Amino acid sequence: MTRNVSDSDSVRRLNRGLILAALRSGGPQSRTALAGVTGLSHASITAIMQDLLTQRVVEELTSSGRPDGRMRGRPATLVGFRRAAAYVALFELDVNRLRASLVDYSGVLVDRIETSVTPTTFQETTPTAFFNDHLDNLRRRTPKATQALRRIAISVQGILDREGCGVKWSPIAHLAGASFVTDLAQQSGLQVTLHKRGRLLAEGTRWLDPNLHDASVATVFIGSTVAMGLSLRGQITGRGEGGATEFGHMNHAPNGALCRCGMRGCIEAYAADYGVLRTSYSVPETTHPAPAVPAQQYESLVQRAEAGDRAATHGFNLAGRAIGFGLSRMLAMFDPSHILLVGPGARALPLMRGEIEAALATSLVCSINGIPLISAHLDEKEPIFRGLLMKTLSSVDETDIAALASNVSI
Amino acid sequence: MTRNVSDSDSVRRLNRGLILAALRSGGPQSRTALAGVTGLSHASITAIMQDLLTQRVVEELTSSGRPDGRMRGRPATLVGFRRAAAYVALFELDVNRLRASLVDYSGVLVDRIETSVTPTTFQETTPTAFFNDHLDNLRRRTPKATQALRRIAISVQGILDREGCGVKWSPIAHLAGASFVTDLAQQSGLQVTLHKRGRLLAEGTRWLDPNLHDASVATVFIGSTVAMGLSLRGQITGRGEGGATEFGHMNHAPNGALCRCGMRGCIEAYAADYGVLRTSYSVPETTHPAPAVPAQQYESLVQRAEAGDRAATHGFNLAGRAIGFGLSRMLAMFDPSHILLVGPGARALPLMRGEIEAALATSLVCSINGIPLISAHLDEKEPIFRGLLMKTLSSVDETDIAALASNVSI
DNA sequence: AGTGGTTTTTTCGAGCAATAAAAATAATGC
DNA sequence: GCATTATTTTTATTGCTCGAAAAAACCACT
Repeated sequence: MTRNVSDSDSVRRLNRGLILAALRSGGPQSRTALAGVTGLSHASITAIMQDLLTQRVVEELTSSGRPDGRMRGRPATLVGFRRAAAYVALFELDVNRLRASLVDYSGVLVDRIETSVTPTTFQETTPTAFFNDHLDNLRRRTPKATQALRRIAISVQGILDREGCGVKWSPIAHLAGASFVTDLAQQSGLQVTLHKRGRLLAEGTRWLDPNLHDASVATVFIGSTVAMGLSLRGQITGRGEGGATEFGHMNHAPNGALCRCGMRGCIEAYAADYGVLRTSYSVPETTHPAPAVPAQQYESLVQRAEAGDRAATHGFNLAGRAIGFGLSRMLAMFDPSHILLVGPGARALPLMRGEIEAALATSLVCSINGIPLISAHLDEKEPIFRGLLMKTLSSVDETDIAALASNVSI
Repeated sequence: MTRNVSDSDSVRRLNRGLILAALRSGGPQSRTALAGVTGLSHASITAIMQDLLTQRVVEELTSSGRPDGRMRGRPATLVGFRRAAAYVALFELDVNRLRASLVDYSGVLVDRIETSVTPTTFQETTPTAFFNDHLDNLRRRTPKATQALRRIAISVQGILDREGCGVKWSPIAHLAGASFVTDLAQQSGLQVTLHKRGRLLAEGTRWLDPNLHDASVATVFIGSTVAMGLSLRGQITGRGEGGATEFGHMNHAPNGALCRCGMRGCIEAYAADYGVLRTSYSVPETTHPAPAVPAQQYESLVQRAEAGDRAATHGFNLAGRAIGFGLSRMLAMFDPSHILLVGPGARALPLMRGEIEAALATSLVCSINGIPLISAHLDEKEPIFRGLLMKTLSSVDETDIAALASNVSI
């Protein structure tokens, strides 16, 4: 059990965290600016900053000229994260691709390696060995980072176990089963965190759009799968860390279309690319889903629907209906002010909006609160990476850096 | 904006809160016991307790004998809440009844008044005046409480507005519209809080069953309505305070049975008493719901189903199916370890369990995590009152008492 | 009644962090 | 050079928790 007691140590940790968070979201700033943002007194900022400087967590920037308009008074010295203070290794694992990134403490991308993943990848090697290999690659290519490497963070699709140590189910072949997080942590000697891709989307959009930073947003990914991340007033929910928000596999129609997960009637089975394709080509909905849909095929389907093609339109109508009823059911439990569609399927929002809003209109919550704002955001890669990055760096801030005792240096 | 800065003041507030919370859940205790539970040092307990004693928040109890087995050493002096330190007025408003209770700071019921509510009640008087009248009654009957009255807490059914200041929709006739919370707060000079009944059920069961105190539980009320409260690891969620978890009005079947709320296909329209009745008697599902179902009528329906009556069994099957799919959809977003059915309908759990579990079995989450424990708890009045009581007293602890400066007395 | 043992509670001094106010610093403008 | 302006640091004070030691309160036994 962790101590809940509040003492001078926890005070320092909290206030250090406040300063780090301000630097994280506001970039390099003067001490005065930090005092304003955090609410701490100038004296405290100075004291804490002195600690951070001697600990080589932050560094003073020689401000080139005076970017702000003011020309009088003592010029401010900006303070920002020292880039080499820490590094994190980020792995974005997808059905057919791995993107490994090395990022420094200030959030700058240092190195990136992309490799393809096949259905047999995890038959030939264990997830632990797979990640370890790529970690070694990153380390080899940037030796100076090895020392200060703090975290390995992995983004996957699927259902995580309750502790976030492994994957219970995933569309990535042969990934489920082993709780590779523990192994990887042991072998690398680093803290390893596992994240649901859908949740990271929510985290990422929160960081990419300042307006959404403290808003309540439901981010729905539509592509080869359907997933959702929720951020409520700036807090990402759905079981704290590691847990399930399986929006794509929420039941839409009992005994309905066959889903990739093996169940029937999931939202995904209607709204993911393979679902729309199946409906549009009048393939029976109990037919086993196509393993992968080429991007062009989906795109041409969208274009046909936009051109008025009946079959294609029908496919997107059913998809919109599934998304719409799913959202209406989600809204019975949550109450986000924005709904953001991302991923390839977001491109088809105009084709689905009618059915989505019709479905929402049948719900009590929407008839009272009104239909929430629904908008599309086409690029999904950036939010996932950004979400993984910011979540990981914030975790380093809070867990590793803010808790440093004042006599320790890194 | 509230200051997030941590200073010695906030330390004291937090630790006072820790002690108050320990007393709240553990009853009168010795200082040593409190040190163990809270993790604070004996010295701090003494210091804080001295403050609390001079502020007349707590008092030392003359321990009658030694209840614990130990017979050696200096006997412990128990410390407990001083009953007259504060009072709270609790109003449980139902479709046909108001229960007004006056409770002292130690949680003891001082006075209770029950009055009936009719569909015309809020045509004849405003909610503000209605509550004010009953508040005056309570005050008149216990004059000594007037001074120390701290809160008015109201439990209602329906959808609250985002700030928790009023009701946007309610099955209680003519209650919706005016944000009476603000008015009532102004006229009474007290802090007024409004709570969704379903959420209080979750809070109440949490306090009534120590095993559930820090567990993740979904509490489903089944009766004249269907509602749900969620507590995740001891935290009640669903939009912090005030917000919507309208489980009963989550859509079950598009364009389905007519619900009391005017929408079609809500879970409630199948699983609330009127829904089961309608199905069992083969009344068309678009028929307007009966305004109220007598308890005996529902009970006899249960008995007929238990005896094997086809029509009644069918009614409960459909109800179970609606509940089951609703839960399966909820589980796509949350992941509670227990599901607790309360209210009159919990009595019929054996009749519905088959359909509920069949519906859950079709969901991906359940096929991976297993079907959560579903159990019934028949009495629903006690959890609601207990939830309202504990939530309100805890709020007084945190907001009013823990924040008292050390030189202030009450 | 007196004494030793045991447990609970209080007292005391050290250490730490935050704040307000004053002082120091580093530029500009005339 | 000197006043002005804005930023940063220093100083004195306050309030908190904690560990250790002291005090208090009771029992048991002689």
